[in-house]
Amino acid sequence: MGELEQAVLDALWDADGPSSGREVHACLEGRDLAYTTVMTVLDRLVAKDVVVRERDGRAFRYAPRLGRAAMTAELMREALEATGADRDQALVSFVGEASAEDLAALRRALADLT
Amino acid sequence: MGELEQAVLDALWDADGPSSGREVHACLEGRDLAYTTVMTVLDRLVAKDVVVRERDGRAFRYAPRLGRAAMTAELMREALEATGADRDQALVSFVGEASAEDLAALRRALADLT
DNA sequence: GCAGTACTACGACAGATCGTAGTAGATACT
DNA sequence: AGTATCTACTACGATCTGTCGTAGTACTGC
Repeated sequence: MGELEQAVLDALWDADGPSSGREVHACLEGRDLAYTTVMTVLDRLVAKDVVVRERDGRAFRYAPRLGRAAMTAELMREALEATGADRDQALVSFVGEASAEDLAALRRALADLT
Repeated sequence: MGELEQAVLDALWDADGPSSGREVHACLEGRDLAYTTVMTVLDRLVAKDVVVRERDGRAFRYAPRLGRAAMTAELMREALEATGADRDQALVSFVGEASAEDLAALRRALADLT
């Protein structure tokens, strides 16, 4: 993920509900980008299946395929598979280096599983 | 990580102890690469601090900075931070989608923590 | 000491991805 | 009809990656 792509994703996450390109562009005021730049980035995110779009009249509305948390979890799972490491060992290493807060969160999450 | 970079890393992981460029090159027989190609990739991995090298006479020996499991765990932590998601939620989502095996491994890992 | 053999250092080039944007064509508002 | 809006397509420079060649430097065997 590039810098801008991340910023666009953030804009989509921060909005409630799917956004038009125009809206995303407005969200990125500070960067002073051309509207078409934002559109290009949105297109690329759609091509990467990170963002989905739906027709709305003649235009499209864009939304992230997953929420922030779900996407993060997906990236973590991808990382878990990427190196071909033994999953058990990798998870041991993961919890071994995790902060106390993360460990607590992990324990809570495991406990809350139905 | 590119494809070749990953392959070189694998070769380093599969070797026991630091390898010379020549050795890595030999490990990648099947790909039929020039020796200098392997060297370039090793250099780039060193530049990215994924691989470390130590002098051995006039040459260098290369080794991954981290083991497979540790590197996987590091990638997972990076993913956990990348999207700026709420860590708790991200971890909930992670365990929520994890396989039964991964959950068991996670529980064991947590239980084994001193 | 010279020829050949490693190794490293540096440069190069093509293909992919990303940041950035312009233009063209369709559509809708006025 | 004219203007704004939106999509689609193209483009260009920067960076990363795959791929190597060359030059220089040092060791090995005669």
